[in-house]
Amino acid sequence: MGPAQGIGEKAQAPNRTARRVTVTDLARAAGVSRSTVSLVLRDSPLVKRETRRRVEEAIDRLGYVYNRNAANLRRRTSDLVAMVINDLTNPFFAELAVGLEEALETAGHVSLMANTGEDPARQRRVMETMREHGAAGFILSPAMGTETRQVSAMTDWNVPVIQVMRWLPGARLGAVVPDYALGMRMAAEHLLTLGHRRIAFLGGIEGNVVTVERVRGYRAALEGAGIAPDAALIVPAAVNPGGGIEALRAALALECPPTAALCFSDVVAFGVLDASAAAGLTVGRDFSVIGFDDVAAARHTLPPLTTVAVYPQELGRRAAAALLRRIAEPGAPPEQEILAPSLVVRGTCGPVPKEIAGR
Amino acid sequence: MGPAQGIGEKAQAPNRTARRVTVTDLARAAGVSRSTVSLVLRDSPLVKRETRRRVEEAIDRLGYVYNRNAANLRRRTSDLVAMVINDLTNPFFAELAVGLEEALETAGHVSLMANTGEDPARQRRVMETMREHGAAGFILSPAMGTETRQVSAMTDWNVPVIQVMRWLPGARLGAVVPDYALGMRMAAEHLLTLGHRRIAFLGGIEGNVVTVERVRGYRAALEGAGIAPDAALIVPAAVNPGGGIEALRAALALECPPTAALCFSDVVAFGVLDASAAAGLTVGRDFSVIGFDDVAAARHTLPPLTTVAVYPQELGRRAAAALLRRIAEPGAPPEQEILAPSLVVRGTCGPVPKEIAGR
DNA sequence: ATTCGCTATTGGATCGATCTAAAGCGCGTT
DNA sequence: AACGCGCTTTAGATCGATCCAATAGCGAAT
Repeated sequence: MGPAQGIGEKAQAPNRTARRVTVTDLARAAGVSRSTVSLVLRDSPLVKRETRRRVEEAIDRLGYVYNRNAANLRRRTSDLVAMVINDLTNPFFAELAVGLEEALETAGHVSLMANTGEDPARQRRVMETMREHGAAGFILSPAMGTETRQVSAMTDWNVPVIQVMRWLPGARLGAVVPDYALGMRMAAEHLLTLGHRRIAFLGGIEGNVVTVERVRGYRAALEGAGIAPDAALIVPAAVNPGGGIEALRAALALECPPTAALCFSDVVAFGVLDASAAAGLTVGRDFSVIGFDDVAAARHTLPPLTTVAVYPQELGRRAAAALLRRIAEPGAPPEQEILAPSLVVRGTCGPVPKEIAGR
Repeated sequence: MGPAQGIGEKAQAPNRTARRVTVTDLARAAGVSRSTVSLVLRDSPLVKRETRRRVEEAIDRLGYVYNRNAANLRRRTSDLVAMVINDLTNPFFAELAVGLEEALETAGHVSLMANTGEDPARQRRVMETMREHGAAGFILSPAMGTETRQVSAMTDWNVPVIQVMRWLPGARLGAVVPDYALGMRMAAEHLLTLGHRRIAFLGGIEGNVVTVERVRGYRAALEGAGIAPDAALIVPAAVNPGGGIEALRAALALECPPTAALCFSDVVAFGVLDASAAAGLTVGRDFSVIGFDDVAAARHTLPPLTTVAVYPQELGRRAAAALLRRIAEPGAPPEQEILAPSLVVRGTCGPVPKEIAGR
């Protein structure tokens, strides 16, 4: 929050040679005052039909371009909304961004969008810049490793903030997030119904809030079925197909291997599917797999992946709506919106193989 | 280009109760003039050490936030750059966007980003809005169906524009694009070297510039090897796994089916891989497949997908650099930068199966 | 004592829009 | 003739910064 040094000379375009057309030019051309032109621009019912026509004619003739910066400065408003996303190369977050941007654009806002690449320092930097641009609100999917303190400080910014997809426990800010625990519990219960008793949890970063939540749902389901948790069945791994491959290998190497796997996410599941095939297991018959996220590619694996859908685009739309409400009513207390996911049953789960069922 | 009606009332935040801290407040608090404060903000060497210290102290104490809008208005510059992308849900373009945003952010610019979802009307709307925001430059990956006229008109906007990934033939604007024809030719030549003679081209939308280019490269390779083109082997289809599945089915149903397939893109190839397996073909032995794009998932198919890498992030960085050059030197003529792709050989290609080779 | 040159600072105009309060105008009333 | 009342229009101040030309301060040179 220190002085932002050297601000002015960071980036700039040289001034154009052709002078801009302004309201003053329009006023002269149409033979009215600047005020009247301004009223026409804002579609005020005060102006007479004939006057409006003259001004509009001048707008066309001179090729006028409205200057939102100047208007926003005077009105002390902003139609900019800041979107700060942790990782746009992840299709899941890309979908989220698309849902957000679409909803905001429809509402007449313009998105200042930044990808932080999971770097808290960069996140801080871009948020500072966006603040200096006078963003009317922030949508934040925090980078891993973001300190709660940093985000909590935003309450002093006097600008609404909505966390989305991820959230920092402790930050008293709005949030729109999926119920990860519930989703994982639903998935686990599906496997339990099919008779599975040894269910692995593969992938995810230890200690990360989202991982903790998902594991919590997994544990809750097992406990509900009266099954003692086995720590060896929880195998953290990188959130990508490679992580899935590793994690499955580790799980299959156990003395008493699992008959099914809940994966931290679909991309982990993709690796698990490949590794299962490589281990000679036919998924859906010899081994059951469930993903999480329901990314587009989940529909096209072989067999199609059973997974938990959290609808990132919808989440984006909801988050945008929540932000717009907060912008319209700044006094309102921050709301937390927790969306229930749903289980999408496709082809990667089956009953426990007979030859194992006895054990 | 007509009058933008009702501009002013589209989106707005209500004015805050707490008054903003301005340079005037800082000046009063530090006992100097507004001009001096402004010099400090811009890190001018003109101010005395002690004076700067006093001003910086005031900045901290009052919690001042620089107002870039006001500064940009006065300086007639802008640190905003407009990014208009056709489809961010496509990981390929998401990577592009990430490369772009990263390079622009590093250069001190802020990205106004919009996803058009391949809708030319929406594209037009957001570009108009971004223009009104005074974007210093545009990066455009045009939506399918964009009329050349619309983009050509941007030359009158007096703002640099760089097309990226896709381009409109005829628009005299800068462009940074991969050499699609070359990439596809390289892929085809790889198959030819392996002995393939009946090579299919699967997926892509007929008439689309990018498809036309890729097919051109495919044709060139065949001609170079003295093989007569067979129109039946070119099977257009939707650019997604489903399209790949359909296209492969159609190709295999021919009286003289292909022994290898060049796919319009990796996502098409994913469908082709699944459909091959479903048809009882072992990819890499019975049938060869090459993708295009080298998305992250290509590394993790089974077997890993041989494909043509075009490095979208790198393309984004190049496009950003090109735009920055044009912003710095507005008089310069538009440049076209065409990047050579490279073939990434993995495991989906093999020699022609012996039992077929004779035919 | 005056001039010069250099560093450091400043008042006032300015960017392009909007807001506010005050008017013109036409017309019917009193 | 003066007044009131809608309907339109407007002059001038304002948003928060920067630019420009002017100037103050001060030691060195003439």
